Amino acid sequence: MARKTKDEALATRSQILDAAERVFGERGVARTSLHEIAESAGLTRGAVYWHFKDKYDLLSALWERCRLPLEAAFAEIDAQLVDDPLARIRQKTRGVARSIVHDPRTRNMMGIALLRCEMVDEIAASRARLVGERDACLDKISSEFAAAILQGQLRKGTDARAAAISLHALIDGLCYHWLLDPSQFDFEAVVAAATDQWLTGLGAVLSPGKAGPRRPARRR
Amino acid sequence: MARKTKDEALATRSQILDAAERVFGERGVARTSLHEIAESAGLTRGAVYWHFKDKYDLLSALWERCRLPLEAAFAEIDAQLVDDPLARIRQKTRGVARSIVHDPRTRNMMGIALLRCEMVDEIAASRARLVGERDACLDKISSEFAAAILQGQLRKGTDARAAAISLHALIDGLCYHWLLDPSQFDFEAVVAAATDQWLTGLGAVLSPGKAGPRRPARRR
DNA sequence: AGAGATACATACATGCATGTATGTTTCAAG
DNA sequence: CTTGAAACATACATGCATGTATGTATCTCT
Repeated sequence: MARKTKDEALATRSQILDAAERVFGERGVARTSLHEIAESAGLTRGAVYWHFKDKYDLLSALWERCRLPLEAAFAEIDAQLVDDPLARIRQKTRGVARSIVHDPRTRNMMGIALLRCEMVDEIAASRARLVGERDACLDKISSEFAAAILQGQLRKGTDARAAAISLHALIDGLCYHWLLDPSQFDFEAVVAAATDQWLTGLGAVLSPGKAGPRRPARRR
Repeated sequence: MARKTKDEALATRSQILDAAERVFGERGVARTSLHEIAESAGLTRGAVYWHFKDKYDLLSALWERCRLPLEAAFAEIDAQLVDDPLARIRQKTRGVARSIVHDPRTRNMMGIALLRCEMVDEIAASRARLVGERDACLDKISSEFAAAILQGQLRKGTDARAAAISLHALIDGLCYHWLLDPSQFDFEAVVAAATDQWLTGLGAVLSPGKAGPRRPARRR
């Protein structure tokens, strides 16, 4: 075997990432060797070591690959619902649930992050990134809540940060349990109901059937 | 070294479990070898293999060791609040939070189960037990909710199972995030507030400062 | 068109984790 | 008091995962 064109090289890189996502999801991060990943990709360890420093570098790349579309979707929601923080919150939790249920890549990565990966020093890079994301996400939700309170969408005196932490935990917890056993409940439905339930408890008045102004249908 | 008395043997077994809890919590389950555990316990792998079949048997024993006191605490709450399902729910989430914050063993085990352990086939025994626990726990919470609805403590028409799933996820999610970074928030306070917030959203009317009839002070 | 760099595959050396087999005391039962 | 077994420690064999070094054929640039 020998040198490929740049496009082909990018394709093999993708193959490696796909294979890693598969095998990590099936056997867990720690228990999978680079040999298994290479084999599952139809390559050898040489290819893996060429494209990635080691297993944890691969993991970081995997995380990056699934982070971008999620952030784009969030940005789109931000842009479309500038003046309605409550609707933004509702749309975002629904959007995450939708992605997890319908996009295998997002679902697999969530499964890996929550269930197939030990949060220890070796994962430090990925872990720091994850914790960083989480903090950023939390700040974002907190500010949504703060804005909603300011606009009178939620009860005055509500602790925005505590409300944000709890809502975030609620969604993550539902995700964790659903990934453990997807047959137990309808993830999208429960996430939507729980979100609205939580917001209602904070004094929100929601139109029952809808989650704020309808966003345009998006093709998948 | 040679044969010890039965009590001494039980003591070394405990030493091994303590060491395993330590090292698993520090380095993750997959990355720790039985050699490290034995060394941390001041023993050799021979001792570990004498008392346990392998690493996953050890993990199961660890889980068992921390499950019992929690279940006892739950049973006590059940006994003391027979006629007040809503108070039982509030006491139990508070009790779990209290144990996690103040009892190192419970906290370490939660950390291992949620953050330091890959949920894969090799952990099948422990994992099945964990999932089983979770289902049993969920059924328990569901029936508490159902009872609360029957007694008029919650809004009629509430979906008991969905409410239970979400509350469970909420607490687990808070636990997950708090263990990831305990400096972020006051776990006990947020759990208590979030629980009450959730129940309020379901139509509960709670006396603000207290969580049902006072349980007797318990020594630690 | 030649040369160097690219994109891998192959080969090699090393180390560690596991499981088992065997040794060695000491306890405990008869 | 003897004997078998308990409660470990030690020794051994095996396999796998890792990282690197090297080979090699092809692309790409000039």
